[in-house]
Amino acid sequence: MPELPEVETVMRGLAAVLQGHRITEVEQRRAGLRFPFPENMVGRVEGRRVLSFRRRAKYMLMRLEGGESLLIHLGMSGRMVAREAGAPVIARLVPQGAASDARGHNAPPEAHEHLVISTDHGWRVGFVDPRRFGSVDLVPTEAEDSHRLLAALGPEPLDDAFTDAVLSAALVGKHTPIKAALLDQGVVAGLGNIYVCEALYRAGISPRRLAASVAGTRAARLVPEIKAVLLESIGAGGSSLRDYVRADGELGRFQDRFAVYGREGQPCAHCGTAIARIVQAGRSTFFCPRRQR
DNA sequence: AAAACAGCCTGCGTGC
DNA sequence: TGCACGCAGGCTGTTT
Repeated sequence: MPELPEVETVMRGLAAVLQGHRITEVEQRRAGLRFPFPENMVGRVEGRRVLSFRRRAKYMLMRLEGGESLLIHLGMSGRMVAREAGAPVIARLVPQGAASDARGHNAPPEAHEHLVISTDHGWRVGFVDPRRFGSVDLVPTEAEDSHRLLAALGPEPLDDAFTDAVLSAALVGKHTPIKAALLDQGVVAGLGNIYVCEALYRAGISPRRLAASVAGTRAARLVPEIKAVLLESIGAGGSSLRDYVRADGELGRFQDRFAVYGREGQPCAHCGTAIARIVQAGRSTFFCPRRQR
């Protein structure tokens, strides 16, 4: 799920469950995901109270007592599964051998649950990530933005500081399609394949157009549409926040409102032209060839 | 220097 | 039913 609106939704759900509570136990079920987990993560997190949360691009930062923040990225397939102790365990078969970790715990109720945090108010939050493209690290809270994964990120699209002038400046001289430029987290941070497609559709800009040619008047059309689609999606995810604590991890309803993403061959809502699918930089792009120029 | 690409992983849907 | 294949919402090196 994880583009900016999904990460924002997950983070709000995590805050609702964890903020103000103490982490009593961390179960680490493998050595790492995309990168190795930080050294002595269990010892550095256990016993700490959760102070606050912050999102930067598609990263979540969980501020802990003691001056460190847990930095979490959901990758392509990451989910957070929260449940109260005593809540019914979802029956699910897991391979033998995945059944226990070094500290003698029982089989995970979820496959691919690599990390489980338990709290002093009886909740358990699991990081489930089948493809293991996610990442977890610890960073000093006062230096969060200096972390190597955050240092090169561009502006937050929902900040007032993200203006058409700022976007234009980032696009000037870029000889790559606008689709690829918007996926570049150094240009603007937090957009992924879906919201880039949706924002370009709303702004009537062809995904094939050279990024440099979007600087100026087209950027002035694009920036409000980026903000609008993200806010609408956060709103749709937020409306199902309570679902977040369900073990099925279901989130959000915005997928019902995609105008182009995943709609190849279906009519454009505005002109009836069939939505096209092309591949750019190895990723699917969906757009209306008539409306987007 | 910027832009394109391979690679990391598993799961799901499709077509044979 | 089984199998091969293509595809998936991301990002980081490495190569061009």
